[in-house]
Amino acid sequence: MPTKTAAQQRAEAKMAYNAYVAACPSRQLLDSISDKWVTLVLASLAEGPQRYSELARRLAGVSQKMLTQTLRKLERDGMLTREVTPSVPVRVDYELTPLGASLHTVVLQFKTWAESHMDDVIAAREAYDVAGAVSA
Amino acid sequence: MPTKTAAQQRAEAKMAYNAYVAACPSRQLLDSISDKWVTLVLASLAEGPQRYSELARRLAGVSQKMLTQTLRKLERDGMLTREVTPSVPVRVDYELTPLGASLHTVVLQFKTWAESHMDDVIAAREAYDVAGAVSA
DNA sequence: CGGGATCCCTGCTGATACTG
DNA sequence: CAGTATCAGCAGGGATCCCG
Repeated sequence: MPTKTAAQQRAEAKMAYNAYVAACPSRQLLDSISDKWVTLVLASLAEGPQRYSELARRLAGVSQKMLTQTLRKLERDGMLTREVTPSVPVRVDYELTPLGASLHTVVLQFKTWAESHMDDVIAAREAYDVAGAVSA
Repeated sequence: MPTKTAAQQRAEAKMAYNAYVAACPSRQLLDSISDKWVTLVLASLAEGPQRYSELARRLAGVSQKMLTQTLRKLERDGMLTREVTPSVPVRVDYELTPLGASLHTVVLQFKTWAESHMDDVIAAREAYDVAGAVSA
């Protein structure tokens, strides 16, 4: 069945490439960061340790599922610590680790770049959209 | 129907928050960057102008749909220029703009951080997983 | 109060086929 | 060669319920 050779080769190349990409540290980091809530949790916790419910309030709009998921992920990655106080109403405090704080620094750099260049991007978008509207 | 008030309030809060988040420049940038292929296209084009087919080859594993989509998005954001040469076999060249190059710089910083801290992250993950396995 | 488990649905992604 | 349009599959994300 030589007809499938091309497709198979493509599939192999793709898998190899995906493996390569998946192994890339920056890719992994990027995948982490790109999670919608990661940066927000980071930003919130950068201001000091916080309880679960406080995070939930500050990040209004996040479902508790996503919040928990995000927190667990960050905990697993060593970005924050989770401390449970088994009082009658359970109390859980989250705090950034040095690693997490470090990551937050990088995110902040990102933010800085965004704030100083976003005008250009927006301008470019408008120009692009206008040009498209003309030809349409 | 006062029974829905709570849900509605949640919905409103969520929408307001989403709007707030969507308006944040760093959020927008992050959304752009987090696109799987954006950084790769950036990295590839950082080495010089390239044709569509060349990009497709270098970024093996990307579907032409995603590639085109990514390119158009970046073009719209003023990150790269698209030059069409209407020869018999059509030829299209892509080139990074200064803005795109600038963005690539930031991504590179990101990469640097990732490479120097990913060990810690991986170590943290393993420690976390082991601890979890013990209690399971 | 914190969070695990489940269901459901949207939308992103990829494969295929067609145009200029 | 470059790109668009359509279709189908799947995972991410949200809402809800329930447990400690």
